[in-house]
Amino acid sequence: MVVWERPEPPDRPVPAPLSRERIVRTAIGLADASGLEAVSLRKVAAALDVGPMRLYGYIATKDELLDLMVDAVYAEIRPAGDDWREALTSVAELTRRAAHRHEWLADLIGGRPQLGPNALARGEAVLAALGGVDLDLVMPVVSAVDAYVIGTVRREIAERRAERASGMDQRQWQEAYGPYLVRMFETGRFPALETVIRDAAHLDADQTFRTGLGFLLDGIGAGIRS
Amino acid sequence: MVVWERPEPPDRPVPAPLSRERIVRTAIGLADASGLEAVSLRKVAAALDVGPMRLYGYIATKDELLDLMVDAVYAEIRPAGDDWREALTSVAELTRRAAHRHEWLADLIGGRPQLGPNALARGEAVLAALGGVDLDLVMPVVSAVDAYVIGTVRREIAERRAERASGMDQRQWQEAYGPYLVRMFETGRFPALETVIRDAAHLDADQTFRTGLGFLLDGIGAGIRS
DNA sequence: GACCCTTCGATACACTGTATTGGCAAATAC
DNA sequence: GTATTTGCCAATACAGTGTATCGAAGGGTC
Repeated sequence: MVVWERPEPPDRPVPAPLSRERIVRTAIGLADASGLEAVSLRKVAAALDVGPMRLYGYIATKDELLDLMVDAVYAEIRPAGDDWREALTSVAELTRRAAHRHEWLADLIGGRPQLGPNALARGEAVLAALGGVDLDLVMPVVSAVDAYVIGTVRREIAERRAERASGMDQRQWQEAYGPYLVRMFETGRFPALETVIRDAAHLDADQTFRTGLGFLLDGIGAGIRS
Repeated sequence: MVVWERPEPPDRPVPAPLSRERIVRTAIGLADASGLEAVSLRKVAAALDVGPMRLYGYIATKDELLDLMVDAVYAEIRPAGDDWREALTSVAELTRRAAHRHEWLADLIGGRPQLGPNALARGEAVLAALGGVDLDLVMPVVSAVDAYVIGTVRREIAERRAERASGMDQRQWQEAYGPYLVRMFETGRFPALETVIRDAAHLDADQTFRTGLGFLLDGIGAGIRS
């Protein structure tokens, strides 16, 4: 039987009123504050003032806890919109925003099939808005948007972390990795890269995300209309 | 100084002729055979018949080893093609195929900025083929394709693992997760999902990937022509 | 031949996820 | 009302992790 439908144990009288929800919430709290590596069963248990083994009454494995955390974030995503384009834009933007609120999501998203109730609800909301689309194209379309969002989010968070790790702001980052790249460019092996980095306009993360999403949705629009 | 440009220590006379390349190769061997969790510094060192601490002469941190592993895989990706569409299709397909050869790549890809020489060379090859495209659009275009590939690869591998974990083939998987989904559908909360799962054509992974990539490239084509 | 400096390998530390076990408290049986 | 069983909790234990530290040994230079 799967986590999602395995019932929680009945409420025990006193010692520490625990619940899957409380466990997941504190785990998310730790992860939000200090990243995924701050989420160990021991630390979660300590934050709940409870022995580590206690958690195994609610969870069979740490991976299940991570699954529950991801599904809890999916609960925050309620896509809206009437036509297919609005709905897909909405899931994409909301999912990305959720990942910005919970950076650790970038480490987990796409890493396991998401079949929790909130993930299913998110999918249901999207599919419901795609009623007018050819049934056989619905899955590829949604999968493509999901894949794009997963990939974008991971890259964005990875870059954000790299910047943060090497000082503070973007200037600091350029000071840390810039010299390395400069030396690489000086080898002359990457002329096209060099030109783009030096001469092209640099869109910020939001603009890049929307541009790429626009490409994808335009292509989808052309594909489902035929 | 970054891994990529920090020189390897000079060859020591005898004890065990080690090199970053040998370390990375055996690490990749372990990961290919038994997944990323089989790559611990102790196990890599043992496979090289060497003490664990020995590796720290070539690597400052385990993350650096993982970076090197990813960059080694990027070396296998040499995109080809004359026009932008061929080149982008080529990177996408080759990257995906590389991830299928090295499933552990799905755990790492997009998780850190890829600035290793082989990753740069891959980027260079793509950008070189996009010479005809508006310079300010090149980065968003390449980023979008990369993001799509990263997301797809992660989802594919995640699904493949879930199937493998619960028995063997796809029928087995449906036996494991199917009943759970059936019970979820019986709640009546996911009618649209149910319809799609039951009635829509199910493309295989290759077809889904190509369909989505086609959408994206079509959209890009429309975007860069204007 | 003596010194130093590098580098190697062993040991050590703090930490992880989880299996096992023993005890306690509540629920049941008589 | 007592005896017994059951089920849960917490502590201990184990095998493993990444990496800091440190003593010893070896090669290169004077």
